Amino acid sequence: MRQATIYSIAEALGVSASTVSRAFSRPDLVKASVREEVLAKARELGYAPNRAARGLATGRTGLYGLMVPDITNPFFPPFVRAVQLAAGDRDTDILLIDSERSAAAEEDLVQRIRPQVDGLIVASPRLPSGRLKEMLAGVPSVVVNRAVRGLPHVVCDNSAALAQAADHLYELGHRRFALMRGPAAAWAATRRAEAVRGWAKGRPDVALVELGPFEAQFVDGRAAAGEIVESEATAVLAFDDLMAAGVIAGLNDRGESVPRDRSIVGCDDVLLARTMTPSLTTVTAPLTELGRQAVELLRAVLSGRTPRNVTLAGALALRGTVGPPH
Amino acid sequence: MRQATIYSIAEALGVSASTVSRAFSRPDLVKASVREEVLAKARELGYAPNRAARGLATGRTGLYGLMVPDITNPFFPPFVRAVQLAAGDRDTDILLIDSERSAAAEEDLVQRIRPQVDGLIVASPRLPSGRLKEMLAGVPSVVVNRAVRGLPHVVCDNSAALAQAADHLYELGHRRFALMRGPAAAWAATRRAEAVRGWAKGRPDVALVELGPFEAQFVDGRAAAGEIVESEATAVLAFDDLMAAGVIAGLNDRGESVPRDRSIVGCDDVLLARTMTPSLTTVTAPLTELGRQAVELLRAVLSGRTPRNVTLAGALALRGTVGPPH
DNA sequence: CTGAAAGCGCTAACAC
DNA sequence: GTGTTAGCGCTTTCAG
Repeated sequence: MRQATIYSIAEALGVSASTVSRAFSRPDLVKASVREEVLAKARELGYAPNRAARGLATGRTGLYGLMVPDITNPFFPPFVRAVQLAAGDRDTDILLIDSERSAAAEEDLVQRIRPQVDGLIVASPRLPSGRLKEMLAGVPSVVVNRAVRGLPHVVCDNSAALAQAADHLYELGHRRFALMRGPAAAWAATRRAEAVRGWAKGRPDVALVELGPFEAQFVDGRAAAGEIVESEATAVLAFDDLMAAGVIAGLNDRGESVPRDRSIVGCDDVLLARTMTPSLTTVTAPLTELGRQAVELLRAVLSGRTPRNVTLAGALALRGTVGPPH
Repeated sequence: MRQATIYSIAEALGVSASTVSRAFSRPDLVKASVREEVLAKARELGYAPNRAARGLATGRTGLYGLMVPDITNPFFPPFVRAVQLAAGDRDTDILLIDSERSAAAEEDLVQRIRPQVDGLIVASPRLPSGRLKEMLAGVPSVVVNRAVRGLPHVVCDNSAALAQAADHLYELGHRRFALMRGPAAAWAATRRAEAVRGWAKGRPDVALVELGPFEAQFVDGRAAAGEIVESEATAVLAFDDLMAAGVIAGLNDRGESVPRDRSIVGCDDVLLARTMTPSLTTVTAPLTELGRQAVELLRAVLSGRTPRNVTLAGALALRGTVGPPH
């Protein structure tokens, strides 16, 4: 005996399939008593509507595609969770696509899942924005953590918090800063670098050494420790927490200790920033809110409302990896 | 102008829709020259098959449901990625469900997505196995990291590696051990506890203090540091890496340093175990292989082959958080 | 090798 | 309020 359908319910109850259908999708159109019966029988038979069929008939699938470059990057899980939570409120499920950090794959992927989803939430830090726009042309979609003109987006602006972090270090007495840049093609990396540069520009007594660009992985940070030491910077602003953790490990390899010998600031406030000892001073990204807003924005796009881009601000989280210069 | 369908292609080419359909699903049944034309036109029009429609016709949706209790737990992202990679090889996408650690939600969720997926891969550490079995009755599914009789499963057996870890500590001179147990309802927690108990039983000169059960979160580990100190154990076997990281933080709060004052071993080898300084001695779970095997097993279930349960062994990763007793 | 036609489960006019 | 009908995009007999 197979999955129940509206027909099996209709038959069992001696009503028409439409009535059963309506009992679910437009309950107000069905007499209360009948509706009750239908719902009861549905439960009894373990019926759940077939979204695929519904999708065919209505043109909406009840699925959002969520594309991330690397679910393994601790930045994304909280975001994914927030998206799925927000979508779930409206009875929508999430098709997760990990694009494996390959730009080429992304374009195929979008093409492939296009017909199965109502819309797309896309985190694609590296794809050139021209290609991103082509790829998403005609697809209801929202871009995350990257401002692309002409594409609805939700981004996190860390500039102010980053400047605050730098101020804090400055007040502690630091004058020589290293900026560890993230991937050259990444929008957020550019933004963050600009924020730090902008901050330094106003202060003639500050020296800013730029390092990188780096692939923003732990190993890259670790490998870069040598450059940090050579730079003689006493304070380091890393592109993200992963890099920051790497730098700390690398410095430790060389016998240094953080924050005793050098101060480190990360960015994003991912889980590992909070679980390391000492915990990492960093800029928190409101990932949960980011996810919610992304869903909200996609909903706006889908319903034809004019989407309003969203900018959320990061906040400085003072923790254990900064101190006065050695 | 909307999504291309087999009809738009058929019309453009003056062939029938069946031919177009076959060009994709049974290419061998179509004359090569025609097939080429169809494929070319499809590319030109940006055609991608509508899985929902195909699913309606064939009964298979090309979607696996993947249910995890908490995507935010660093154990899962690498697993999710492996699953999606393995599934993608066979042109199958992943419907991700984060059950939010609520058992009640899980049962509804399964019911709800049942019609949209070909099968389910389920990580549900806490649901009583009776209910798990009911929930999954009649649903092609694979259970992860939990052995349930009568349900196909892939698990990771850390017993040997845990014993090895204990041996290693023993050889370093430790005689008083603390075992921090994981959630009472979690299968893996029971298994791991048994492994450690079994190891200790053979050694009369070893004292084993059991702590917990704990919710396996960072904060729980941190809060438990007091108990650790009271226990006077010099070596700690934590349920998982998150707890281990918490313990280290908690000990640090009390002025202790790891591994100088106490040795800590985690379990799972999640990202944060590798990125902390010093890096965490732990038992690595072959998450990637686990994901692949889960997909493989589900495929077996779906094709009616008799599924062979899979057990993968963890391996001890000696790193920076163990040393001789103080 | 190709076309016609029926049907997957559901919804949405349109009657009654 | 409820039933009838057509059709969403695709696959799959069955003919030819």
